[in-house]
Amino acid sequence: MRCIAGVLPMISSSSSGRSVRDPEATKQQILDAAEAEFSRRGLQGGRIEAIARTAGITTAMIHYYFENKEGLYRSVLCRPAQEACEAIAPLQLEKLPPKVALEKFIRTVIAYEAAHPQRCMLWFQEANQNQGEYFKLLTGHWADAIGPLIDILERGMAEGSFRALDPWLTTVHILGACIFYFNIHENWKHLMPEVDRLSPAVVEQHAQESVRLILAGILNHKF
Amino acid sequence: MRCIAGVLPMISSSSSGRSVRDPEATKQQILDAAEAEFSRRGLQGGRIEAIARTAGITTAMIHYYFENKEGLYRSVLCRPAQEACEAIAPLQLEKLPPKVALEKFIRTVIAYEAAHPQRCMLWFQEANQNQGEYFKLLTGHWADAIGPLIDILERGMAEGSFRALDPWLTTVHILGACIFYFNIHENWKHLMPEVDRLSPAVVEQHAQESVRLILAGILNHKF
DNA sequence: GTCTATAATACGATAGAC
DNA sequence: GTCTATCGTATTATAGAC
Repeated sequence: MRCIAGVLPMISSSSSGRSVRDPEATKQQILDAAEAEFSRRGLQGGRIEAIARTAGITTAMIHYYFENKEGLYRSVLCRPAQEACEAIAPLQLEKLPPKVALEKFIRTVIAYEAAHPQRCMLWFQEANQNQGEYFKLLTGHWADAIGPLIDILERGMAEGSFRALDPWLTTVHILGACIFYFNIHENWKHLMPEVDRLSPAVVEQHAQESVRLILAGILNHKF
Repeated sequence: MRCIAGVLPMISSSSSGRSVRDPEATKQQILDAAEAEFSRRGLQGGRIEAIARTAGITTAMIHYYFENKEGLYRSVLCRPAQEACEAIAPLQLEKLPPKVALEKFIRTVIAYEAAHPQRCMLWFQEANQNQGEYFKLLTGHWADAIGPLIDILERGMAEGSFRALDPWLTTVHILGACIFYFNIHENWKHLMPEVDRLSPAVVEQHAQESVRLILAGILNHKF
């Protein structure tokens, strides 16, 4: 008998009177809590005790499943990298015209960020605290996630629908335009308290304006 | 007799044989070290001991000058907010044609980021760790720094040289395209180890491509 | 103004009961 | 598999000498 994820993990006590849990569910709960904590505070700043409290278990369990703080961190980083690949790959962007593929990529990135608004901070924490030492182990996944965008830009230039541009720099500019919005959200809500920048309607506005800006900035107007 | 900032702060011992220092210089050294530390690790993750070591003084001095960790953090946040204003205001962007002013703004932002590559992390740390609780105290400064860009976009639309766009969203998109480059640097160096993304030549490439993308994305092509 | 020494606490990790 | 209790260390902060 397994717990359903999302409900309280306690199972009624066994005949011995001791409460028991589903190990796989516990592991996932720890990972979820750790992702939030490490996103907020990074590897050094993250508190094992805080993760345990959020996950509803004790610090001893974390050491039982992940050996130590660093092992847990490594496991936390792995999941989003895989999910990013899994979000991009099934789109089969290589089979679409560059312009269509680009818009689809942009909307997928923004939807991913909207679904995990603070997950990107994981990578900024990693970059700034550890100079990407743990990120380094995942370069393969990220190359897979970003490669399709490079490919789109090169195909667009080749067929003449995109103007001449540097694919790598343009990739960074596109991602920046899409993602920065979510990074600054918690600060900017104090600049413009009346707008809920994470509401679906406002995120959709962000997506539309992003697509418009990037397409206008990249399309070859002589074409 | 004062120390010159940047050289070793020790002054030859006085007649009593006790080494002395310039209090103002000490304070600045603490602020510099603290900015680096808090940028890397945020308020909670930052270590007073690490700041003291970098500044070349003891932890006792930090408490002497800034009362406690939180007081030091508050002082650290204040300086970049002021400097951002001081970088933008003298450009007198309101007196330039929108297109010229926009390019100047973009290049100023990128130059500022290149000069302080990890300073932007201060704000991300603040956003994610503290939900902008300390940022809130500085909204005035940031409104002053960003206001000119909003103004440029609105003037451009009014005179018809810019297409119809949302000034606030476009501001975020522009900043994202300019700044994201520096945020991901430490991770992406592992994706493309052969390129030194902080070298002046590559930063200039980034600036050129940014200007090109943003201007092309914003200009009214019917104009 | 700056240091050394230390008190007080917070945190990561482990042992051992159940 | 999960908990309670605890050890050892790292960290913030302070007291007091110079």
